[in-house]
Amino acid sequence: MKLMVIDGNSILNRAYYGIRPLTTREGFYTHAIYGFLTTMKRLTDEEKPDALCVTFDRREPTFRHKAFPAYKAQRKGMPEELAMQLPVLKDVLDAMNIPRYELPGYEADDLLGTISRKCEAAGWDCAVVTGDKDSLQLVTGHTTVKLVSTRMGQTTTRDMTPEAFRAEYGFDPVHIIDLKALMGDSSDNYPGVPGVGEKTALELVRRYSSIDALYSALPDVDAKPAVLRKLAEGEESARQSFRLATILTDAPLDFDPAANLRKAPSDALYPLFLKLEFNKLIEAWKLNAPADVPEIGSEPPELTVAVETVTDEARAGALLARWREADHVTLLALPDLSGVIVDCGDVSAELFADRYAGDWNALLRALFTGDVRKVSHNVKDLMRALLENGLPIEGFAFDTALAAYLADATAGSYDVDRLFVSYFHRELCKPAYLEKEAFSPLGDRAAAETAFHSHTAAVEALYEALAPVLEERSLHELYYDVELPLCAVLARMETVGCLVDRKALAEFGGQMERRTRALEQRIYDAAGETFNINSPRQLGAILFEKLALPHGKKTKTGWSTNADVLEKLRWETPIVADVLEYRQYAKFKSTYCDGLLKVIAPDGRIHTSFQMTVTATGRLSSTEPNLQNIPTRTELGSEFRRMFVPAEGCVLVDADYSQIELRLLAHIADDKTMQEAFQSGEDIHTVTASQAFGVPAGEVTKELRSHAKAVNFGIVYGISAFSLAQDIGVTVAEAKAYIDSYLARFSGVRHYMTDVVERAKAAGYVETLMHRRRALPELAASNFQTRSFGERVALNMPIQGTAADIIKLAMVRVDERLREEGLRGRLILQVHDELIVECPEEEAARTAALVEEEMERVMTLSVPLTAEAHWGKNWLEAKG
DNA sequence: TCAATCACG
DNA sequence: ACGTACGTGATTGAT
Repeated sequence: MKLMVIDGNSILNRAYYGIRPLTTREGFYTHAIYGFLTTMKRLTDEEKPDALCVTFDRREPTFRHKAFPAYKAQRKGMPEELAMQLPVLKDVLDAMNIPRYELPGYEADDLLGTISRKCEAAGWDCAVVTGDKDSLQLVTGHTTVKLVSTRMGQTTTRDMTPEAFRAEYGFDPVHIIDLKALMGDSSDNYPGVPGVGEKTALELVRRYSSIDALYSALPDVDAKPAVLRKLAEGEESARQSFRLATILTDAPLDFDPAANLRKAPSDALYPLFLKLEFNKLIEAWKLNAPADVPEIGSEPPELTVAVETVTDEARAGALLARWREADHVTLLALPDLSGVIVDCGDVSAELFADRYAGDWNALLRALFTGDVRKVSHNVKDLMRALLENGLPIEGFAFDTALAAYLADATAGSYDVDRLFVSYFHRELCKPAYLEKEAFSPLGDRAAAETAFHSHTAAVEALYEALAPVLEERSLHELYYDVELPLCAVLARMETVGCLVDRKALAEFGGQMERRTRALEQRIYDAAGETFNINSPRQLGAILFEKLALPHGKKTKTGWSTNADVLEKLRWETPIVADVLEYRQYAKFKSTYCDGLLKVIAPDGRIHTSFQMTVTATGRLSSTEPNLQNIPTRTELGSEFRRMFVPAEGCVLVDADYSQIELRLLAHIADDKTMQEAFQSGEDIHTVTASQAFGVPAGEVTKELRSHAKAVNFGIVYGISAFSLAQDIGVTVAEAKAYIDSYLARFSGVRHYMTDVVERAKAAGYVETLMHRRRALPELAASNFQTRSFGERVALNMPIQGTAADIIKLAMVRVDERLREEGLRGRLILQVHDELIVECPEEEAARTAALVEEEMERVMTLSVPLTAEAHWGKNWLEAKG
């Protein structure tokens, strides 16, 4: 009979660090458990033991800690993402009916030792599974150690029998204790003999077998004098390390190998695996759902439908008639619009431009008008492609990517195949139809078409699963009145683009180039050598080592050289100011001059992409290029805004919300004092300064106002006295006094800060006024830092997120009204609290009034929601 | 691919 | 006592 015993902590650890992190849709980490289970499965299949059990460490100090104060086996430092998986693994093992053993005061090792000896005493063979080489001392004729190691994602196991051990080490397994006593433990649990490493220790144990024999022979041991000296000095340490490395084989554990005979898993396993989204394992292990357990999520979709290739206008016309009658069709298109799949009922129609005998453009025009209601995925991108081809963008009824984003804004990716796995626990093929060569003669067209069809079917399944979620979570309005209509608005904005003054941009680039060159030379002279100024590492070496300037905070790789640090050193030596200036010019040149020139389209305009499913709060983001971070805070930087210009005969209208986040704080926290401050119409930071610091409004100094402003911002981000002090350059005590008196005066805010966190902890999420939600698993973390982060997010997200809701709705309304009223102005940019419209000069005043009005009208709050518009012949001028 | 830096709200 | 503000994207250097 054979028993396999697994070192639970060791194998879980290896899985955690050896496998790419993976979470469930709710953000729960599962990869360590997954890796543990696959390793266990592989080994039991190989070894076919009659009995199976798992051992775990306990958190309590062990007898080693008590007997040897120097012993420091690391129980701490387990990352939260790993720690959270440990109790769940235990649940899984319980559900699998696999016994597990843990004993206060003993390490898993000692249980392995005890269990293996009890097996031998009962006449059983034992296989010990661990990644820890200390356990090799347990190897005997009846006990094998299966040593697991993970390299680059590949888990390998070596069976260590007495023979295998001797072949590798050149001595008997039990003397691994002597080896460890000399060389110490790799993770530094005990020291061994200081100065003696693996090579020397191996050689000594091969010759003397044990440290007893070694030390009795000591004066005459044949080794270098230095080694002899270290051995003599380190004897005490070696003897203590020996005791620490010795695994107990007689821990007080009640253990009978026969009680661990393998059993079938219980009914609890299936639902547990579903929750962990271990669908592959459910299939691979052929688990059946117990009768009384409902499936989680919706039914997986039927992916096999009748496929029809549409090649002529007569058939297309007939299908179009049918599609117009249907509740909706499900549609995916190739990015270049050369192919479309339209699913409706049990017919999946594929239409490819190269196989269609009729007028392809006319077909697309008919398909993308409003009388065919379409469910699709990434609607905004499809709309942009349609607009670029002069086609209509009507009748889009649902976007599964957008719905999945509202369901979970922190999922990270909303690809059809990823969503499919999340929602249905089944693998879907990769989107081969999106690969470059897929439909060229070089590509595998059949594979691409298969994928194209199954992804379209998957979108229909996702639609059916997601539409009810939007209802359940009261996201209906946000989805159908804001996000979905916004697709068309953004597609138009991207298509229109922004005109830039290419000449001015290139000219400015040349200027930046010359300035960096000049500074470069001065920096090299001051440093006494040339080096790469753009490398923080090399720069740090020059500043903090060669020039021995006082260093501030550290980064993972060395001393920080960021602007905060350099600013403090500015007056120490001229090189620092030069570096700061160099950095500014280099940034302007690379990111803005070169970066923007590179993406000017043939029409002379820049067409950014707005991302609708990226941020955790509901904001948009802008890529390729990012037009939401064009410089403005310095005078030189704001020159870039001068280069964003309207077309001939047009102006740019720029409208921004005034203090939208602070107003939302006043509203959401229902803070009467702050609401009054806004109603007074006075400068908010001055009023807050006067209120919070008890100074008459007329006596608020510039400095006091700016400190109040910093506190206002800080509150919205979930402030700490330390960071506020850092930010405004006062002591932590002063910063604390600021915050205290602020919160004493604004008691609604103080109440909100505790209340929102409390509610978030109970609910597991926070939400905006329009019910946009962000899950907050961080709030349940045992790690202080993680939890504190969750608390700050709980404060901030409802505010930042509601501001996002508001401006998105404003964009939909502005776009709608401009078109309704026959104005020629078009939205071209959004920068979180700011909208930019390009319009004919003669319509400027009307357009500005319209934009202001729609922005303000979006929502009625307990404070005025105000927006202010200006216009001019470039972006800088239009900011007013 | 990650880390550091810096541009924005 | 812990570490020290929310949300983004692009560029560069180093591995």
